[in-house]
Amino acid sequence: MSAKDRKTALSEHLKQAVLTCDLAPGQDLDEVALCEQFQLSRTPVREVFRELDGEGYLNLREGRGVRAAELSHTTLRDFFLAAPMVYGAVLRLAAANAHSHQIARLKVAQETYRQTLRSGSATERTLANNTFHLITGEMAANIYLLPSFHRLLIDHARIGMTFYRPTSNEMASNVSDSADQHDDMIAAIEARDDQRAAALADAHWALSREQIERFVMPAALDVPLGSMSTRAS
Amino acid sequence: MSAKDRKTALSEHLKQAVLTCDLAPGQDLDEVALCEQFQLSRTPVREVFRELDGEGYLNLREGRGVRAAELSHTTLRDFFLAAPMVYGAVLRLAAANAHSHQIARLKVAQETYRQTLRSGSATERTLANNTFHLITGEMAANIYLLPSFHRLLIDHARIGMTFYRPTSNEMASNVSDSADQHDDMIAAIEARDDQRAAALADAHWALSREQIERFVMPAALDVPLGSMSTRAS
DNA sequence: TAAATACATATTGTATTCAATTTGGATTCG
DNA sequence: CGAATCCAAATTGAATACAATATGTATTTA
Repeated sequence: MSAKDRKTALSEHLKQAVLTCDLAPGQDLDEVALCEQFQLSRTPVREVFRELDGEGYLNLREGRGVRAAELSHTTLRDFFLAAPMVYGAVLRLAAANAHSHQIARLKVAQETYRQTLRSGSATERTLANNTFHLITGEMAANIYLLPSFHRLLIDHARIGMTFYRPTSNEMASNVSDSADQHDDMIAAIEARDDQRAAALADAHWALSREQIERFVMPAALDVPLGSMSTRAS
Repeated sequence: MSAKDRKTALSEHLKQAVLTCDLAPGQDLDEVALCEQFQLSRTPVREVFRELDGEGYLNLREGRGVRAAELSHTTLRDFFLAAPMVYGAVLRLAAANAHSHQIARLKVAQETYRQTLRSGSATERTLANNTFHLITGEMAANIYLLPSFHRLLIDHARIGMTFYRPTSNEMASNVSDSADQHDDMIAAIEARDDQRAAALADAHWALSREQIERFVMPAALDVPLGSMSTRAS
């Protein structure tokens, strides 16, 4: 295994670890440990750090090492503001530009995703969903949109890992709905129907949002104390 | 001067060189020359390269050194598609979130910009305009939007340097219009009028676009050959 | 006992050295 | 004469060695 391969392996490992919150937001990385683990000297390891910092996976702090990118309340708000717009634009462009071989790959990704719904862990589900959306980004192929889109996907995955817990049946059915929406997206893209693709992006987004909101603001417990409510009007 | 300072100096130098097309799109950089010029070893120089690659200023090519980021016909099209949307969103958020000290800085930047209109070179004008818009990006302060916004600004500057030539009076008046629009933006931001800010973003963009279109598709020469036209319907 | 300072250790940043690719040119073969 | 191949020089990538900075702990002092 060449040095170049070990380097890309490290890069992939770190990306995945961040996406799945295996590296929690803000968690410190151990440079020398990764050197040993991936059989690399510090130089290439630090190069990978800088790359992933640029892509939004890691935060490089002057003289204080590297962390998994932070995920604060503020960023959560930013996320809700930017996601629908960027996501809509990406799907619209995807429908306009997709090549047939990309559509084929998207279908495979969707198959994999459905598989993880039946038998996969939360981690596998998150990664499969991420792969699906990455392909729609490739289809859109707009170098000015992709940087933001990719950052959104990183935190979409992490927010999902944080807030989604398959405790209720309600949630399980939500996830199944989202898979159906993926199918609709494929159909819209294949039909070059960019209007419909954009609408589906909104719908898909609304579902994710709803899922997260339900976790952040759960229904009030049925306590016998009168006017207790956790839900703002 | 410490090594850290020399490193940031290199970074700033390269950014500016790319923005002003002092480094033309696709132009190769000489690693060792920059090492000597900025009194740094290759390691920190290469780290800067990776950072600027992540930010869209440079392109790092596996085993083939570094270039100023490419600017192809394809990217130009991508640019026209993405810019109005992202730009509109940024100004809308800027109007919603701007702090007073940021507004003060924006006014200073605008002063400087007007100064360059009177007495500056194309390079100075481009950099001053860039600074103005960078501050609006700071005001928007949305980490998911900024990566794309910054990439757009890079190529906005470079497209301007490429296609704008102050040969005609028409163009000169266009530039003056754009400065007036800056003033309107400041007013809208100060009034927290995000609707108007977004509208101004569109208008500002339309002006830039018009300027570029006029250069790419000039009015047909008045040749005596009948139905000759350079303009598509 | 609490705070502050100084020192030791660990971690990060930079320089230098060594290895592996790539590139350009010359030579040979079709 | 053109194309392909092989070799040398130059450039890029990785590893090691060295320097600077930051962190944590212990000791001292108020």
